[in-house]
Amino acid sequence: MRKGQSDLSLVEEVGRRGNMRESCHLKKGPWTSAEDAILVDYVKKHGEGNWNAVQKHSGLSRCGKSCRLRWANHLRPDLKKGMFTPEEERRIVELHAKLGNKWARMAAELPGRTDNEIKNFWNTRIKRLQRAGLPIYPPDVCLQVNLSQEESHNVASMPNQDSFGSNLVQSDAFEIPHVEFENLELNQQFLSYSPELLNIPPKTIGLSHGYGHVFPMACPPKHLQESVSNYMSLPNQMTDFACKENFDEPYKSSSPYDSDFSTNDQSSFGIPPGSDALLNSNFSPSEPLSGPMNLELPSYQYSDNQQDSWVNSSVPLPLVESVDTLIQSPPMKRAKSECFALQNSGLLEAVLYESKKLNSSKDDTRQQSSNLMLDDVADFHLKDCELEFEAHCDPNSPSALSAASVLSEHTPVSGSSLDDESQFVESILGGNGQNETPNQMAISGLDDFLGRGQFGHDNGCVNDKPIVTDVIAALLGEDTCCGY
DNA sequence: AAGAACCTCAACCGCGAGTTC
DNA sequence: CGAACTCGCGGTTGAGGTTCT
Repeated sequence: MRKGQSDLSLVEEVGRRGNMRESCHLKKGPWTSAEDAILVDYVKKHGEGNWNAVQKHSGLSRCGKSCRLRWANHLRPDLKKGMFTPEEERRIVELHAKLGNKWARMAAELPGRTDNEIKNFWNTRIKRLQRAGLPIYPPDVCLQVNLSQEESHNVASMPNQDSFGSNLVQSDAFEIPHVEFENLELNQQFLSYSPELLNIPPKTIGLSHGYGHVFPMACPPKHLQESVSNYMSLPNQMTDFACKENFDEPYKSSSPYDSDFSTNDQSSFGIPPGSDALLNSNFSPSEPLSGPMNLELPSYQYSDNQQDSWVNSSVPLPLVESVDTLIQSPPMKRAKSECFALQNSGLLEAVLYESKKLNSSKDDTRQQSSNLMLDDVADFHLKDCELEFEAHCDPNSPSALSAASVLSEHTPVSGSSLDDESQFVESILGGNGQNETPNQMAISGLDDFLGRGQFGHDNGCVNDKPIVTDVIAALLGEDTCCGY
């Protein structure tokens, strides 16, 4: 059993260099209790660390890496076993909102839990929420993240996102205010919702979703329909705390189920504005929409639907979500485009809202207030935009990478998806599109929106107008820009 | 009852950062 | 100063179990 020292020290590098013949004598796969006992015994005697020496001294035919992992994830005495408590689940959500996929950092905040555990938790149960079109980040978490980042922003200018993230972790600013946890009247609603959702039998979720709300799949399996209808009531439970109690004034004024798009900021999508989560491709608010055709996704190709339930559209908006996605896509002008994208969750719905408004334009008072709120939302996001700007300059970032894949995924290939989207747009814009295709109407709505100076701030984002429209045109598969 | 589909989670892999020589 | 080594992290895989059809 005992391996030569030279072999031992080479194991990792050998593996790294692809010479598997050298490492094949090291055992892989599940650990046996005997191996566990050996490792535990070794660590008790020698302490943690120097993992490559474990094999040498203990006779384990496992590489140091494997030993470290086994110890860290299963044998450590301080490990907490069993399911996550609701409090832990909420903590994970909050930490993810702040940190993104920084599992190790999250694990450091959750005593007894491992990064692997948290990662698995996120990748499975949270993904389930997304599939269901339910939010991952409750609005209070979004707000909390934003506030803490704004505080940090006020304390020190952030040269780039990385340092910003580090500061968050290393400084007190990262500490999640206790008040948020103590605000259980508020959070309990989430908690009462969250664990249930997290334990939803996966196959009972037959929801697809749109941009604005959860809606049943076009043809949900019959056995799903009952659970769907039961499930549909859940978001309503969140309505009250979502905006009425825990949001600042602009957000208070409407519940997520008001028909006013103007409340749709990132928080409304369950995406904390400016959070690191936004930098992760798997949590871009603009990831490929899921739908009946896309319920099962490869690992990390999340549907990112979580925003939906915080949004209050009365119609599904998959097209807009696709557009939203695409706005991140253009490689050129990427920083600003993504800056745009980071805030665009609100913007694009606002665009549709504007389009819708053009068709109705009956309630001037409401328009004024919504325009006001749109500006608020825009300002709100533009702040985040500034914060995120530098971070998104890295072309290798996941969000950058996601764009191309998203583009390819959502560029209509077969007629069906395009048809669906067209019908969808038509449904949004009403029956007034006799002379324009729905796509054109959507573009014109966007044009109108941009032209009204909703984003005419001196931030450069307005320069993205051509990009946005081009991208939309590309998405729609029509050369709408020609007549533009 | 059997196969398909799906879910969970332990473990592996590649990479990068830090440290040592 | 640079190569070698070690460690830790995040992404991914696949085996095994469960549920559905």
